[in-house]
Amino acid sequence: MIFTTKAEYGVRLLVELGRQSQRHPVSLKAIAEAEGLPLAYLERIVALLKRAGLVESTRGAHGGYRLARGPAAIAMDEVVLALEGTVAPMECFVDDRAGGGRVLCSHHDDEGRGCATKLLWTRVQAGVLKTLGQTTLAELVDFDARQRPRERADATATATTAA
Amino acid sequence: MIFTTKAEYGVRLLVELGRQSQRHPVSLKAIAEAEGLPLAYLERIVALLKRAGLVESTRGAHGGYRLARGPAAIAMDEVVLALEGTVAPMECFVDDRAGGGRVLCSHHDDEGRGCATKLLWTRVQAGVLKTLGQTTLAELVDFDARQRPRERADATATATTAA
DNA sequence: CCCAATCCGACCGCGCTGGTAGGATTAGCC
DNA sequence: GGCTAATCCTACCAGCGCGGTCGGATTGGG
Repeated sequence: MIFTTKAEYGVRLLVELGRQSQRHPVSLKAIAEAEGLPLAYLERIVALLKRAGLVESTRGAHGGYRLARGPAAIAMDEVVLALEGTVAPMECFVDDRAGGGRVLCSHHDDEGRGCATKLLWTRVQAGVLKTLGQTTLAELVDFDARQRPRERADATATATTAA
Repeated sequence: MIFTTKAEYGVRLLVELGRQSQRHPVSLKAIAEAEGLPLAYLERIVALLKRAGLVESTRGAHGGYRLARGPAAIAMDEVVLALEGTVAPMECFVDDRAGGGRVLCSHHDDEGRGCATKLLWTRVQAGVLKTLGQTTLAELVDFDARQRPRERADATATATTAA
């Protein structure tokens, strides 16, 4: 498993936010019900997105969340990095955002010379990051819209009806 | 962390096997000492590689393991798949080698329609698999050889001396 | 003032990873 | 034929991170 549900839920949350243009903020409760996800857990996830400056929040009564930028300006590498903390193929690749090498595989020789596997993991990591960077939230919102034929008339919960 | 140490150790093991042309088989003990890895754990890992037909074994006295094919004919996607069982970005992507869709994200609507995230994870998975498939064991062995300047004269263990 | 919402921290069960232990089996060698 | 070195196999275990919950503090609209 490359990603945890943090990435899954977080991306779903952003897609949901992207669907409602922006106007009034959307409450987590609405999203949780719409996607069938645990509210309390979503709270912690959205906190990560907020800290990364991807969403903005309004507190109090009719508060909620909205995207900080347009969906087309949000690339998924930034999203996943914010949610997962790092996208490293291996323990020794915890580059903690510096962008350097930092390959210190404990096992191996004594000095931190490159393992043979370093070549492999480097390629994989670069590939993943590139793929993520090339996909924008706008694409996902678009894809999602085409996946749901009906809807909009049944109004399952208070998502679209309230306010 | 995309991969576990199974992949790390397994690849190291193969690189080590690739270094010793083939002639006589190499014992796990020699590899464990050379790489500083726990022998008992390596046993379980090499079993996965054997089951996948990547290495062959000789039992008894001067037994050990050798590559089943030349290093250039071993691509890393096959290796990692054998070691990790699957390379799925998400739980719902456990395609169990069938190659189909099988995306049944529990949360979501009711029927197994594609999540919006499906698009993303599909791209990532394809990217990783492609990267792995384009790297051969021969490349890693080569890379490893250039990373070690000296050696070959000190003979740390019984790896090259015995027999 | 009440209620709906964001915020925040502590807590917790479970499964998997990484590793160990012990033994059975196979085969070269004296 | 026995000793020994190796593969093979199964069960066991500690630690930890993931997924999730709970309770409460804070903020702000009506």
